[in-house]
Amino acid sequence: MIERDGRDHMIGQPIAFIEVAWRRYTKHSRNKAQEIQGAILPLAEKYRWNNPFLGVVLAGIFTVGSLEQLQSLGFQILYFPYETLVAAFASESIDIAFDEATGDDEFRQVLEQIDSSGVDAVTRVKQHLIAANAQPIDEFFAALDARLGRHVRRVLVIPLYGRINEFASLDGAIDFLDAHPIYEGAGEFRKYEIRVEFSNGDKVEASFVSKEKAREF
DNA sequence: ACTCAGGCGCGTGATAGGTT
DNA sequence: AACCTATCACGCGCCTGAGT
Repeated sequence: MIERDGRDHMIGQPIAFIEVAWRRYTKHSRNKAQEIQGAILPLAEKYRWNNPFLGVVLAGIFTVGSLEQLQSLGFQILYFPYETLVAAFASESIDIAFDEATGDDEFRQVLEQIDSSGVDAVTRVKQHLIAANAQPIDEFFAALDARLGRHVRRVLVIPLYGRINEFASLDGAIDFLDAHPIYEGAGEFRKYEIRVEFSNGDKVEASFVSKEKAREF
């Protein structure tokens, strides 16, 4: 989570939620997408007036469907494909490719190789990985920057008065609009409509019946 | 035969809380 | 301070089923 005005002893305003996950095989990639969705969307809903940035950093293997699912829910995705990870380690002669048949001994040897490879080698692996995924990384951080750099442009508060007119069909509603004189005179107070507009064009809208709820928002 | 997806449950590591 | 225990998140192994 990235927050604004946070302190060591105090949680600030959450403005970005970014989840990280790894999958080696497709078989649970969609599961994972749904877990992320289940973990983050309730938080996004709770802090909806901040309109937080939703991001996922994924690595390994994910099906197109699971990536699309997250995208369509508004997540910005940074995805490191499995091949680019294998290639990054291969550049230091470390073979991290494994599957369900890889023996524990072979696995352990590779882990020991990584552990003993030194800071410089790890840095080179990191650079290789970054270079291989430069474009998606740039896009992800550009999207994040755009959201973090955003500020409130204006706030609209619209008190609504009047009768509520209810119709069983669209036709009825359209007939009413055609005949409506616009100005009805003072009616009963209904609610406050609040709209917050941000510098990047984002909008958050909400309506409240009570002044206290509106103030809370 | 193959891919994708979902259910169940395991081992691991981190953490919190209690006990000695 | 050291130790123990319970709990949780996580990735994945194994299994099954749907669709092609």
